[in-house]
Amino acid sequence: MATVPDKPTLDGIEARWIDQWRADDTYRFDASVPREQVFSIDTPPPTVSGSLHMGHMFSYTHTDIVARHQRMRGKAVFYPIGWDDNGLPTERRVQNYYGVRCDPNEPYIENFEPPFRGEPPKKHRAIPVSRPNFLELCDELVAIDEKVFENVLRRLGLSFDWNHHYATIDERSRRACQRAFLRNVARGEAYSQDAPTLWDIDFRTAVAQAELEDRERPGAYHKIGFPRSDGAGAIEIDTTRPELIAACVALVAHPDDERYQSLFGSSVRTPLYGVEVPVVAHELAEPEKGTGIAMICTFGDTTDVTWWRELNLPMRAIVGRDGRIVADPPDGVDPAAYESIAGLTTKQAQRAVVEQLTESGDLIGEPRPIQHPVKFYERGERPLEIVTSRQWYIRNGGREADLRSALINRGTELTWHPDYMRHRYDNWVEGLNGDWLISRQRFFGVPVPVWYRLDDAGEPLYDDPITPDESALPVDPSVDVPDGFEASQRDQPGGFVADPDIFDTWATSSLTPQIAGGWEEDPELFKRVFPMDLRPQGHDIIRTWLFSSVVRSHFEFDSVPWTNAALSGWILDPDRKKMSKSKGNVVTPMDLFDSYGTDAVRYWAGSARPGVDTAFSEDQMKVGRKLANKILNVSKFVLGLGEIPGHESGAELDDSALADTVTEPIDRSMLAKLDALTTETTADFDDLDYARALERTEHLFWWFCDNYVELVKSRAYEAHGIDAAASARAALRRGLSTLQRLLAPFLPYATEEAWSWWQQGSVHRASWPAASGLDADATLIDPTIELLTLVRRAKTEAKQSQRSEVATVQVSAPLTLHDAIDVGRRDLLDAGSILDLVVADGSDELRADVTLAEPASS
RNA sequence: GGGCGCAUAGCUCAGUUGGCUAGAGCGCUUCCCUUACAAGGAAGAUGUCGGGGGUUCGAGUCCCUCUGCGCCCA
Repeated sequence: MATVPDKPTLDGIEARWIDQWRADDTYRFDASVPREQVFSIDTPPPTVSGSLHMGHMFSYTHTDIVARHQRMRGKAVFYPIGWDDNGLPTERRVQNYYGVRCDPNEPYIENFEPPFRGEPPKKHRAIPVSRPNFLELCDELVAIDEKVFENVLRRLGLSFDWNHHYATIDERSRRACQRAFLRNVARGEAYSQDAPTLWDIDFRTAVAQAELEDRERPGAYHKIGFPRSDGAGAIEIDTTRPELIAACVALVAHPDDERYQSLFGSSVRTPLYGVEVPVVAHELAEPEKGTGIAMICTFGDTTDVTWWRELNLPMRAIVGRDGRIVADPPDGVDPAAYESIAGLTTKQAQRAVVEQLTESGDLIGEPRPIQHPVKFYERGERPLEIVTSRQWYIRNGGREADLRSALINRGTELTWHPDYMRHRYDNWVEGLNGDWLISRQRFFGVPVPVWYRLDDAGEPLYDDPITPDESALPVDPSVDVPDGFEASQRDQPGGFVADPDIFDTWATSSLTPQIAGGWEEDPELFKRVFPMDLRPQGHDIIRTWLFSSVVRSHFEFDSVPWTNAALSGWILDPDRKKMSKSKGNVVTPMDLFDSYGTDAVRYWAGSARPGVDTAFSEDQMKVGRKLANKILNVSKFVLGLGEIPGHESGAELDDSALADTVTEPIDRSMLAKLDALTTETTADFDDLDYARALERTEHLFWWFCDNYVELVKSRAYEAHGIDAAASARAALRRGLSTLQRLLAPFLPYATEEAWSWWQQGSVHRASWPAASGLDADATLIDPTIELLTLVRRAKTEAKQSQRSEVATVQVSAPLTLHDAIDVGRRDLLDAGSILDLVVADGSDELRADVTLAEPASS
C-alpha cells in the first residue's frame, strides 16, 4: 500500500496511471460471464485521417463515464475502439501527403517509393500509381495517424479494451462487410441496377441520398415557349436549366391546375431540337412555381427521376459522367442543333443554348435571377448531376412501404437518449425516396466481392453475378479469380470481369457491432455482446450511421443492433457558435490536458447533459481542476488522521463494523446523506444521466469537505476520547471511500491516485457504493451546520479570523430542533471556537446571536 | 413549407410525475496566509423564470398563442 505524499499534486499522475492501467490491463473485458452480466458499447470509430477535436473529447468522455460506472456496478464492460480509415478522407490525405493519384490501369510496382512523404510542393503534379500501390500507401499513412490518435484517446483516460481493437479496412472488417453483403444479395435485400444516380463529376462517383445536402445557389428562371403540335401557339415554361432542353421528355403540370387541364394528352415540340413531347399531369408539379408547368428532363433533378419513373417516360440523357454534354444526340434530337452543345460543360452549354433561344425568339423576356436550393455531395464543390449507371443498392424502405414501416418499428425498439431524437430517425425513414446506394467508384475501401460473366461479345451479364464462397472472404475481385475460371480469362469474351467498385464507407461502418463483436468469427464472444447495450454517436449521423446499422441488423438478425442510442450534442464556442476550423476557434485537446489536466476537461464534458449542445468553457475546466485537487487534499487529511482505533489493519470498515463503531449521531447523519446520494446517483446512471449524478456528487462532496470535515476535525484528533474519535474516523473514511468511488468515472486520474494511497487495486475495478444500511436521519446534522455557518458569518462580518474565539452563542430555535442541536453541540463548540452556547425556545426559525470574545490585546 | 429543440441571476446551466421564501458554479464584493488545501478558505449581493392567455387551491413546471434563437428534413 502506498503512503500519502506530504504534498499531494496532480502533476505527473496521468502518465503514471496510463502506464499502470496498460500494464495491468485494467479495462480488459471478461468474456467468460453470461450475457446478463455484460455491458457492451458500440463506440464510433474516429476517422484517423482527420483530427481529434473537442467534439470527440466531449462525447467520448460521456460514453467512458457510463462505461466506468457499469464496470463498477459489476458488469463485464465490452468497450472496444476502432479506426475508421476506410474511404474518401483517407484517399485524399494519401494523395496530398505522397503526391500520387490512383490509376487502376497502372501496373503494380514492387517496393514503390512515393515522390514525397508529406508536404509535396504546390506545383507538383500527382503521379499515377496502381491500385495495390495506392492501398499500400493508405496503410502506411493510416498507421502513422493511428498512433497519434491512440495517444490522445489514452490520455483522455478512455477505458477501452484495446485487445478488441479493429479498423474498418482491416481483414476482419472486409470479411464482415463482404459476408453481410453477399447474404443481402442471396436474400434479395441487395441488388444491382442500371438506374439514374446522383453523381459527383469531380469525385467521379455515385452518391447516396444520405450524403446529399441542399445549398442555396443563385440561378435564373428562363421563360421558354414550347410550340404546340396543333399549331395553336406555345406553352410557356420556366426553367433554371435551359441547357437540358435536348433532354426534355415531357411537360408536366398539376392534375388540378385549371390552366392546363385541356392540354393534358396533347403534345408540344422542344425549341431548337424539334422533339415532340407529351404534356402530362402529376401532383408533384407545383402550380405556384414559375408558370405552373415544367419541363421534365432526363435528368435535371430528383423530381425528374420520380416523374420519369412513375410516368414511364423515355430516356434522353445528355450529361455524361464528366459533367459534359455527351457527343451523340439522343434519338429524335436534331443532330445539327445538338452539335453546337456536344462536349461542352453544362455551364458552357447553358450560355450557348440561351444565345440560340434568344436568336430563335423562343426565350421570352430576360432571365430572372433567383436563389434556389441545389443538391450537392456533402464533400463536393459542384452541383450533382444525375447520370445513368449500374450500381448496387441495399433495400432500406425507400421503395417499399412494408420495409419502411418495419424499420420505423425498429426505431421504437430503441431507447433514445434524449428521447426526442427518435423523431430525427422517423422523419428520415419516412422521407426516403429510394434504396441505399452502396457502390462507390473509388479505390480505398472494401471491394464489391462480385464478378460478371462476359458473353461472346465481351459484354458483362449483370443479371447473374458470380459470388465467392464465404470461406474465401475477403476477396479482391480485381486480383482474385472466381471458381471455375482461369486468370487468363479475365476481361476476355466468354470469360469474366471484376466489379470495379468498392463499398460506401457506411456499408462497412454500419456493421461495427458485428465487426467488433466477432460476428461469425468468435461465436462465444458474439452471443455475449450482441445486440449491444449502447450506441453513442452524434445526432448529425442518425440518418447515416445509426439508420444504416439498424438496416443491416434488421436483415441479418431480425433485431436492433443495440438497445440504447445516446446522441451527443455539439460543442459551441463561448459565443455559442459551432466550433469550426475556419473560424479559428478550435482548441486542441492535448493543450487543454496540459494546462488544466485531463480530469478537468472530463469534468467539463461530464457536466453536460446528454444530447445538449454545450458551450466550450475553460472556466468549467478550472472548476474541474479545483475539484480534482480537492480530492487529493481531503484524502490526505482524512487519511492523515490515522487509522480507526481498534481497526488498525484495514482501510475502512465493512457495514457491520461500521454500524458498531460509528456511534455519534452526527456521523451517522452524514452517512445517511451518503446513502441517499448513492441511491440517487445510481438511478441517474440507470437513466444515462451522468451529468445529474456528477452534480449531486459534487455538491455533497463540497459539503463533506467544507462542513462535515470541519465540524468533526477536533473529535477525530481525539479531543473527546478514543471512541468518539473512532466514530469520526470510521465515518470519514467511509465518506472518503464512497465519494472517491462516486467521482471515479468522472475524474479517473485524481480518484485513482487518492485511492492508491490507502486501498487495494484500482478504484475503477472497485464496486460502486451501496447504501450502508445504517438507519439514520440525514437531516439531523443540518441545524448544527447551519449554526456553524452563522458563527462563521459573524466572524466574517466582524472582519475577524475564523480562528478567533466566540464568547457566547445565543441560539433561538423551535423545540423540534433542540435535540439535533444538542447532538452537535460538542463538535460545534470545537469547530467554532465557541466558549458558551445557550439554546432557548424560539419561534419558527433557527437564529443565533453571536458574541465574539475580545481579541487578545497584544 | 414540415419536424424537433431551446429561452431561468452579468455568464454557463440545474430545477425528474405541478407543491413551502426559484438553485449551483463562474464572475463580482468583503474578510481570513487556520498545520489537508492560497491554483486555498469563510461570507455576501444579484431574478417581471422570453411576452400574453388558460387549467388549478397552487404553474418555472401542464395547455393554447405570440416573439426570438438553433438544428434536422424538403
